[in-house]
Amino acid sequence: MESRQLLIETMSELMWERGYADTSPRDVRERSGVGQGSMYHHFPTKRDLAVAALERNVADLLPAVSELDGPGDPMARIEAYLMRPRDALKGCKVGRMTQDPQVREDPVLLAPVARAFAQVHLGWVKVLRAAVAAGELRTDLDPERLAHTLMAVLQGGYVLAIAQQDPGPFDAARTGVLELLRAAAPATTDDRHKMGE
Amino acid sequence: MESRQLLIETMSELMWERGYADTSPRDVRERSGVGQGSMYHHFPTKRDLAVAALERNVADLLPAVSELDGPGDPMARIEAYLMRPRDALKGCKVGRMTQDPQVREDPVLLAPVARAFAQVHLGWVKVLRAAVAAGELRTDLDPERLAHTLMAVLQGGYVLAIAQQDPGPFDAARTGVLELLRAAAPATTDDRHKMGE
DNA sequence: GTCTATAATACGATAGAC
DNA sequence: GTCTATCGTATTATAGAC
Repeated sequence: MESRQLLIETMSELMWERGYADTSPRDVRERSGVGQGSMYHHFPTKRDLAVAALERNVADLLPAVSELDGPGDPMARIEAYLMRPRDALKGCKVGRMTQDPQVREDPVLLAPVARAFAQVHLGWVKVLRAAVAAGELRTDLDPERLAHTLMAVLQGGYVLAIAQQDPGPFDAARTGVLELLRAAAPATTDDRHKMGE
Repeated sequence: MESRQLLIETMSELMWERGYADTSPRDVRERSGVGQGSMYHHFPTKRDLAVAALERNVADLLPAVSELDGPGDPMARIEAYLMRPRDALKGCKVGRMTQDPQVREDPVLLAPVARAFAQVHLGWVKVLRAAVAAGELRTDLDPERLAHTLMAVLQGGYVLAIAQQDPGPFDAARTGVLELLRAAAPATTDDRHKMGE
């Protein structure tokens, strides 16, 4: 691979593992094997390299999101996205950046994160609207709000898992919200029947 | 105030604002006004000071949690804790630590975070069980799991808010999950009546 | 307990040859 | 494009006087 691409890949990995502030140009050099001169030739500053790496990490996230808006039963798509295998202890490569003061305070670094989250939100809104339309969710639930809730469950699940060094809380959190969604299905004739009416 | 206490307070603030890795002993000295000699007299290393500051931040969180298990209607307690005023753009002083590699990789620093989250979880489990017992939540919902879900909504809400530099997503996420909880109430005679039966 | 001085190392970058 | 050498600053302390 060319140095430039290798640098971006390496920085992407390191930013996922350690964030931005705690990743030094030296770390990138050592892991990638690319020399000092090369590195500063392609990326004049650490920040420039970080921007490229961040765009890359954001791009990684989007294919999965597009499946939210794919074919099939809305509730099934919701479950598939929510329960997709994820490394709970590594966290979200994009969401992680919000906790890095040097990212949070730099509009240029924060922008890709904001854009990515806006796209994910849009994906959720679409599938939630479809679920309401399909009679799988009560019509008095607000898809816009619920979309934020579901994103938060995943992002927060990572925090809980890392705190306990155990993926359990992550899985519990997402399973729990799925149960809640199912419990919030509109009452059907069948349901009322089961209740003995 | 004495130097020792002043150092802890200052470190607590800085760890909330900037995390651990990105807070230097120098930052603490400058904000607190405590001199170099004093500082290293009371806390031989940055890590020692961080442990003290972390314990302090954890302690800050607990009074609110105890209200979860207080008197009154369970669902009302749930709403009160969930909707309690919070600075969404600052994030959680405890949850934040999970994203700092230097904290995450240090069992001593991570331990108070894990303990705090375990306590919060316990508080949630109690009130959720009470809600089920009071007929405010369906009996087929698992309080243990739901507790993780609700914690995740708050922790993840901060992530969303910081990403967008807007408290909106935080409020949407928590309002959304509250709606969901309400929608997951057991069907009552009154409900069935409203449905025209 | 607090002060000032000092130090080893890492960070983030620049210079200039090839 | 890549290499080695160098630079100024910040970090995280330590030393030793008061």
